[in-house]
Amino acid sequence: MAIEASTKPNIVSDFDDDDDDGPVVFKRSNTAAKQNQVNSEGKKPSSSTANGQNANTQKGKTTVPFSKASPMRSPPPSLKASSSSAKGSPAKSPVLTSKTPSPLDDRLKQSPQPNASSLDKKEDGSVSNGLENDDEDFEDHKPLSARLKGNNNNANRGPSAPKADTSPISRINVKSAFDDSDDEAPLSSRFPKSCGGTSGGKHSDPDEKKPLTSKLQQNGSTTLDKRQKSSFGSIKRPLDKVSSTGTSSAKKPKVSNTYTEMKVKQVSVKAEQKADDDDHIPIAQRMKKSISSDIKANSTKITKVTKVDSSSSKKINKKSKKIIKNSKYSKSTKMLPSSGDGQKKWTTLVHNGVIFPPPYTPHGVKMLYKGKTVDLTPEQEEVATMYAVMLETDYMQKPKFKENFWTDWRKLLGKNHVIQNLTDCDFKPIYDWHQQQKEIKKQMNSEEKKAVREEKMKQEEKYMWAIVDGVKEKVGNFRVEPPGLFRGRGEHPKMGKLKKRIRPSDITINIGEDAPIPECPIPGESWKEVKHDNTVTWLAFWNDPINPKEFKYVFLAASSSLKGQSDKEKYEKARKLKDYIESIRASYTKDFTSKDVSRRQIAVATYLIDKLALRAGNEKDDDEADTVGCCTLKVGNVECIPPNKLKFDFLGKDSIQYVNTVEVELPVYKAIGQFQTGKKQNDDLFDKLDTAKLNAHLKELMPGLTAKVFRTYNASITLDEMLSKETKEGDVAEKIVVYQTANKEVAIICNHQRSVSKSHGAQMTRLTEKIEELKGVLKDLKIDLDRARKGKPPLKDSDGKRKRNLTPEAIERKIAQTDVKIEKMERDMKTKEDLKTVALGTSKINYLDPRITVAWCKRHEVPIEKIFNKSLLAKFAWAMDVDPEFRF
DNA sequence: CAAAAGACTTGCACCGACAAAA
DNA sequence: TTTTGTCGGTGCAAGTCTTTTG
Repeated sequence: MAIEASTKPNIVSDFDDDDDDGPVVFKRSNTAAKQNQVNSEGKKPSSSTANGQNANTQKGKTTVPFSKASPMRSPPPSLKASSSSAKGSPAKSPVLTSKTPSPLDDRLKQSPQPNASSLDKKEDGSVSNGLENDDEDFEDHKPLSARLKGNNNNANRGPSAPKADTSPISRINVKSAFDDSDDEAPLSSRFPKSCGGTSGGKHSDPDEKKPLTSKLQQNGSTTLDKRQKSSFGSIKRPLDKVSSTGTSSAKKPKVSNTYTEMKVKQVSVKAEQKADDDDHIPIAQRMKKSISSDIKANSTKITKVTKVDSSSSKKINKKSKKIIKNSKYSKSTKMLPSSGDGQKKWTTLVHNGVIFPPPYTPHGVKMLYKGKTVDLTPEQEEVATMYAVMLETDYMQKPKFKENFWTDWRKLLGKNHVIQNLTDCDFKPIYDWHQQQKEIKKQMNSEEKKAVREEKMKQEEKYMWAIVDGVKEKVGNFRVEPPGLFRGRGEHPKMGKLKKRIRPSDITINIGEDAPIPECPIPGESWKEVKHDNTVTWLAFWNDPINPKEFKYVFLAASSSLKGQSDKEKYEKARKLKDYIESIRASYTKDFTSKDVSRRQIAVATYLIDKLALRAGNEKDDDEADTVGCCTLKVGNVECIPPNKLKFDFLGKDSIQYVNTVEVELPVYKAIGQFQTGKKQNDDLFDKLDTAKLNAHLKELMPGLTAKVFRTYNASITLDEMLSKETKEGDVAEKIVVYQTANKEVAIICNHQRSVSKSHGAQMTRLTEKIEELKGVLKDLKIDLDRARKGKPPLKDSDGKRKRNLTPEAIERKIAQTDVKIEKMERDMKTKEDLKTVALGTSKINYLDPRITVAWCKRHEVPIEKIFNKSLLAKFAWAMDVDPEFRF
């Protein structure tokens, strides 16, 4: 098949890019994009997918522009796909009108009882959602949202009303949602349609698709170590794809098919330098070289890459190419492992350790105590500065913060220090000094800033990459956390405590047995320990200074193959739940009335997790903020509102408030009442339950099932269903609005919130003023229209000048334009208000199966770049070649 | 079996770069 | 040009869940 076609050139280039060393990030994309375009034009589809690229590519340093709208690299079949897609989304039903057709309906039918969910907002803006749903009992397959929809009372309607209680939550109304959407239109974008569409591949064979390219890219990055003997499959991302539409299986069993291997030349990575070297040029060069040769070889495109994997040889063989078409190769280790093999996560691992923050440089600015300057040692000054810098934050309003800070700082001052209490301290001089420093930094011109950035880059470069099984991968957090004052969220008992500086002797390194041990960056010191554990993915860890029983790990970046794989497995597990959900729901429904209290609690808890997307709720220690999840709900967190509504109000993860009033099935309502009787407000609602028991039970229902899978499942199925139902013919901007609306729905279900920006109020005020102004204009125009019709001249404008005489028709046109403008502004305002407390990003990053998005983009010719930014494209590289017909 | 360890995912805030508006 | 607003990236806290330990 043509598929393979990746042209070599591309490949090469890609590599080069990579070589650039990391920095250039998106070049690839560019290239990729180009390729795509090209393809679309007629060339072969190579899918240069993001896949490969990402992993390595990223880097970015410079910003390379990256492709603009490159269409997705759609798989060959694209054309069809697209067309098909059209059909794919069968329902084109008009969105607005129909209320959400499906879900509700279905449910309705199914279940008799409606629920309503309503959200409430809080006045302060905090959201709460009360959703009222009408849901029916179960709609098994239906996404929560769907169920929820039921009633929406709240429609979000009031556009302008700022506070309308409409709150975000209104998810339910479809209509309303749409309305919003309209507003949103922002994305105007145009894009190349060409691309999007995908090409024409015809068949949909999944396999065929473009895999090759992707692979290639990935490979590109790789470098091999010479020493390694193991085979290097350099392939980057394993994406194994699933065969066509995802059969889910992919995950574990992996088989790797062919690997594409690039040839990588191997660089030898030598010890210290290695990484650097490689990065720099080597790889690229190598790659190129090899590649070039290859290229020559085949004039045609090559699809496959080859690599050498030499096993032991370090040399390069050039290539053995394999064809890959579909294959996805997996990396050897990764794929397989998961499923069964032991738990091996990697075979070879090379990296340079971590980078430490610079030592403290005393500034010498004196703080005041009882009005007089005080001399502090550098150590004392360092901590005082940490506090001074936070003078304008909300932490200063928290007594606990001050108390904890004082306790720790006093230890440094000593009992007999002049400073005897915090109240008489004045940190203002240090605060001012700090503000000044910030200002100076801000004033630097771009040249200087660039120089600073480059200098930093240069120092950090070697730490940014790791070579995992011969593939160069980005490291996530290679910077050791600097000392500071602990900023716990909510009412954390430890806020304000000094988080001490981490030293090499606190750090344990995990690295391949054959890899050189990273040199300790601080002279005279050494690592706490060096391990070679290939059953874990961390590169290093240290104990959290605030809570010594906990660890801080250094992992690979999200764009890495290792992370991509587990991400994919996560979604496959959630998809599997689809096959079980019906019976699980039937099962817990039956247990609502079980005689066994424990069983009843499990049933109700599972119901809440499924229906409301609550988190499991592990037990917490006393030295943590007091937040809860499903299993740890307190009696006082749930209020029974006759006849069958429950009002939830509690602080969840990150002390984010969850407020929601929801209608539930009568047995659930009664069961909750029973669980509450005879208990105090602060007692556990589910006294016979904890997450271990709950998850153990869930595992009996479906292998590997845990509470969090429900969140992933409900989020993804909601997106999938909303997209397929609501997407209609139209331009890209409209489709994007549909996507955002669905995304928003999911965010609301998951209670993903964000704080209202400080300027929100001012922004709304400004918009209101503008609208008022336009309305004034409108009024004048209407008067002028009247006058014009009577042959009188228009009124003078505000400056007293005479306006031009216009024909009534011209004035009518102006009026119409102004009306449109006002409507748009009002819609924009409403959208802004609606979204002011809703965070869309979290669900996009963690809960929505990217294959849903990618497939939808392919079907509807929406450039994936319109939905996923650069980092998401990199993170979801494994999902890029999904079949356009993929459904969650 | 429960508690402690350990490993990994999820989530919000902040910050700087850049774009759009004034 | 200056100010304002958005967005991507980073930082690191806070969850979930598994495995080990006693």
